[in-house]
Amino acid sequence: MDNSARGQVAPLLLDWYRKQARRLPWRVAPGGGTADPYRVWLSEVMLQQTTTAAVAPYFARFTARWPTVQTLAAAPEADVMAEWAGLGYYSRARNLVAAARAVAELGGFPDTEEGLRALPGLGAYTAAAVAAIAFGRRAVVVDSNVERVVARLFAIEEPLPGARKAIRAAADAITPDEHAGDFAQGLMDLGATICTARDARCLLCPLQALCTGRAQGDPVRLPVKAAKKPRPARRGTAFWIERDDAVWLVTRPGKGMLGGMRALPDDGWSARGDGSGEGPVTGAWEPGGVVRHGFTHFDLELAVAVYAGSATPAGEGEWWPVERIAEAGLPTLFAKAAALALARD
DNA sequence: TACTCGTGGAG
DNA sequence: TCTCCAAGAGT
Repeated sequence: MDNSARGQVAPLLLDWYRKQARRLPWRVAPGGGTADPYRVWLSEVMLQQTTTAAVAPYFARFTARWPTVQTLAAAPEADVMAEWAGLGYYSRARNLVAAARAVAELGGFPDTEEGLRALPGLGAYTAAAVAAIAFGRRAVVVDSNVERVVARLFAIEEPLPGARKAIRAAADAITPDEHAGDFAQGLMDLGATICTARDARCLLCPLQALCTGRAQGDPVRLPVKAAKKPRPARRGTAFWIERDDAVWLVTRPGKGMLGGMRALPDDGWSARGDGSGEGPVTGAWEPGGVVRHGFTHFDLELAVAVYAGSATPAGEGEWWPVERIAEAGLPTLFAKAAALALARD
């Protein structure tokens, strides 16, 4: 693509975005000025590797409960972790609290990409996105949508992740000085609705005349990706210990799998993966069923063992009323295990 | 660079 | 049923 063609990308995309922008709860209308940095930041963190459909109800609950960054900064971390339960990638929730407290201490959000990048949980993408969308800064915003659209637009043949440098340079070359926020959101909307991973609806694309990938005939093959490794299988056991209509729950260590989340005690499957560890009490156990759960890099088969004895569990934990188990903020894996244990009668 | 870190929906 | 993958970050 020559320089003249590069200059045509932003006007065409911005025009398309003004007409076709998705209506999303965290978004102001195109050209409607800059959005509330708190809502932009919160939504961007929630959207990391997460679909808009999954984020929407969480965004609604978070903004209703904590309408400003100051109120979020004042919240107990455990409350935020529990509210995040089910959304995944739980380090985001802990970083969210840390960033909110840093922002409250600063007296407001940094308004530059560099300042934002220094906050916990804001990487290259999120810092650029918030700078552009909330503060109107020119920033090169590259997420997986932009990677795909740019790789096709420029017909970048190098496979990911090696192609990231070239993709970023290409994205920089088409990013306008003004309206960088709308431009970024337009590119992401294009990737989410027209130029998708499995399809390229070129006849609906505002950039069709400029697209080298389309001119070559098979844009969907781009970007080229490295082959993935197979996911290994792990086995483990979770323990359901019930007494007087309450169940014994633990809080997992801050780092690692499901870090900082309330959970059923288990045999250490996340660390060892062989399910050979022991529970917090010895005695009689009854089988309570099996939960199958797929994580990003392994599949887990989690047996649920139901305690039939009356000994008191060892170690840290709390008795949680069974009828309020939904409020415990269990991550999905353990919510499944709890449902299985409760359904055994 | 390569690996860890969730979940649910689409095809 | 199974694979891919969705507004990535941290180490």
